[in-house]
Amino acid sequence: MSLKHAVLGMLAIQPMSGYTLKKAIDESVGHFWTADQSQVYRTLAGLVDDGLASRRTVVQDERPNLHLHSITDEGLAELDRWLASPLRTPPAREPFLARLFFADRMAPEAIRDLFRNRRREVGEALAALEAVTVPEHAEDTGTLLRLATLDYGIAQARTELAWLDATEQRIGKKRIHEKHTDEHRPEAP
Amino acid sequence: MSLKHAVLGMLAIQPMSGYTLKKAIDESVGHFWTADQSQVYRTLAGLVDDGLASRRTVVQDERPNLHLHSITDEGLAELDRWLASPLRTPPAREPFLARLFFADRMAPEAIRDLFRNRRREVGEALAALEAVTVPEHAEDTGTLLRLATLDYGIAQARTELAWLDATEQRIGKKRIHEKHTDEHRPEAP
DNA sequence: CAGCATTATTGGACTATGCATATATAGGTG
DNA sequence: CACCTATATATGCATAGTCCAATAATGCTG
Repeated sequence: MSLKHAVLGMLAIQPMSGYTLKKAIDESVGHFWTADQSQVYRTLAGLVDDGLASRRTVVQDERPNLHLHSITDEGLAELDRWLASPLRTPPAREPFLARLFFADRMAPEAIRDLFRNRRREVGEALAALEAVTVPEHAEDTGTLLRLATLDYGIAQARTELAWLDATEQRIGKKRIHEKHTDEHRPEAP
Repeated sequence: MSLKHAVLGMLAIQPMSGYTLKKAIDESVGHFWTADQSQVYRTLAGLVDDGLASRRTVVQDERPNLHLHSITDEGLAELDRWLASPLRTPPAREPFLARLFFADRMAPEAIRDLFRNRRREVGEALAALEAVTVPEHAEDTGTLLRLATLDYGIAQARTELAWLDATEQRIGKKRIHEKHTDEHRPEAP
């Protein structure tokens, strides 16, 4: 459960309800960590059970009541323990690369589509990251670090776009060459 | 279960035993997809159950017997179905960024360690990717695509190393500045 | 007023995966 | 001989996470 620690981190910034938390996650850490809505509530419940967060019901007139969660001292301690713990990197899971790896079974147009869709997706992600308005003068370390995670996403997205172009061009060239040398053979299905 | 499809893809290249498959995965798709040994065997069992692969026991004198798995026609059909299916990208999980995002609670030396360790890890991964010997003249599309997945890893690793340097420098500068302006204040614990 | 969107929470089923452990054979090394 | 490594397969347990659906109140819009 690493979402647990991400949630602790968020609650350390300010108390939240499950609903608010879900939105906050989507908007801040969303580009490198996501959480299913049901998972968010489950995690909060777990934190309360473990005494790492406290819950307070806030009665609202205009909307359904909400449970406001605050981090406890124990929670802060656990957060710091996590921050000090060795960071183990789980191996990357890249379904796109997995697909590409076996894509020679696909028709040429399908491969083109694969690239096109990926380019669109990464482009959109990049645009979203670049659209985030950043404070003029970042002062505290926290803000600097959070901006850095944005930069990370932007840099990686740009790298991938460049790689997409280079790769597709290389594959494309290959196919033209193939067409030349294989003109006498029947069209592959 | 996407390992299922990765395994199908591997079996489409050549029949394998669980043991061989595990090693093949580590050596080929390992940099963007990994599989626990137990998971490999479970997945193979599942494929056989579903008729997507067939198993044949090979008796060996010098070593324990092995179960050689081959992909069936149904398996090839499923593989192609998967290749044609829409690719849904699960959101990235980047524990390192998650850590960094909340790292302002950490001591400066701990942040330095975080960067140092990450730099080492990424550097090692990059070295491993660059060490892969590639065929002189890649001819078929399959080889080109597989080399492309290597290039992807290399490009992303290099980008990350550059980002690590830039980011740490920025944080470092900030800290020097802080030291200047905060000289009169007591050392933070 | 019917239907939809937003706010807010919860439960059940399922899956993928990891970790630990067990078993068996054979070869090499101290 | 004890121990380690490589080959080879398998099971049990735990858990993080997703998907789907239900519930409930309110406000907006056609």
